[in-house]
This record gives sequence, C-alpha cells and structure tokens, in this order.
Amino acid sequence: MEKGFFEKTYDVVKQIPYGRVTSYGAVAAFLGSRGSARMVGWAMNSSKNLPENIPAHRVVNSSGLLTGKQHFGGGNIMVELLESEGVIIENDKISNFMDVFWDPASEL
DNA sequence: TTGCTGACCGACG
DNA sequence: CCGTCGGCCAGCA
Repeated sequence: MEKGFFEKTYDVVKQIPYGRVTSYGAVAAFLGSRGSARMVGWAMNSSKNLPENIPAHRVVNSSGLLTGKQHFGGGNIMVELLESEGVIIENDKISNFMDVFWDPASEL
C-alpha cells in the first residue's frame, strides 16, 4: 500500500538534518504534488497530535518566512529553535536561507 | 454527504 | 510592487 500524503510528509520532515530548513512547496514537489503545498502545512498542524516529535519548525515558506511561527504557541518559539540550530533569523525571516536550505529532491 | 477551511505557490494584471 | 485567483488534498461540522 502506498503511504498517504501525510505519512510521506512526516517522513520527509523528520529527515531534515539539524540546522537545515526546507519549504512547504519543496516537500510537496518532492511528494509529486506541487500544488499541494498547503497540505504540507496542514500535516504539520496535525503533527501536534502525533506521539512523535516532528521538526515542523524547520519548514518555512518559499521566501524563508516563518509563516507557521504563530502555531508554535503564539510566541517566537520557532525562531529560537531555529536560531539555536545556527539559523540566522531576522524579522521572522531566515537571512541565510540559501545556506541552510535543504532540498529533499536533491539531498534525498 | 456536502461544503468550508487551511502553517502555500505560481501566475496574471 | 501589490492585490487577487485557482489548484491541490485531507479533516471536520
């Protein structure tokens, strides 16, 4: 049986290396559905319900902007998590996005 | 069951 | 540069 969209999404996100980030669109494209980027974010939202720890903070939008920051408790938890991993964030946006960007289609 | 919504992205004017 | 629209899939009332 083929894995569902959510399972595949979790699988990819969990494989994001330390100090690296990726975009919803990149994950969606890797899964085969470029237009289903929204589903990736939706999977992250559902990931809270999972017993496993999904590094959803390593997933941002194509601009490197931490759009899902507010879903991490309303504070800047996501920012601090990424900064603790060496990611430079400025104004809720990753400055060295190109340096820390991890493309599943290329790396995986 | 139908219909709306959602942490997005790319295209168009 | 900025606002708007369509597409994609799954969960929920």
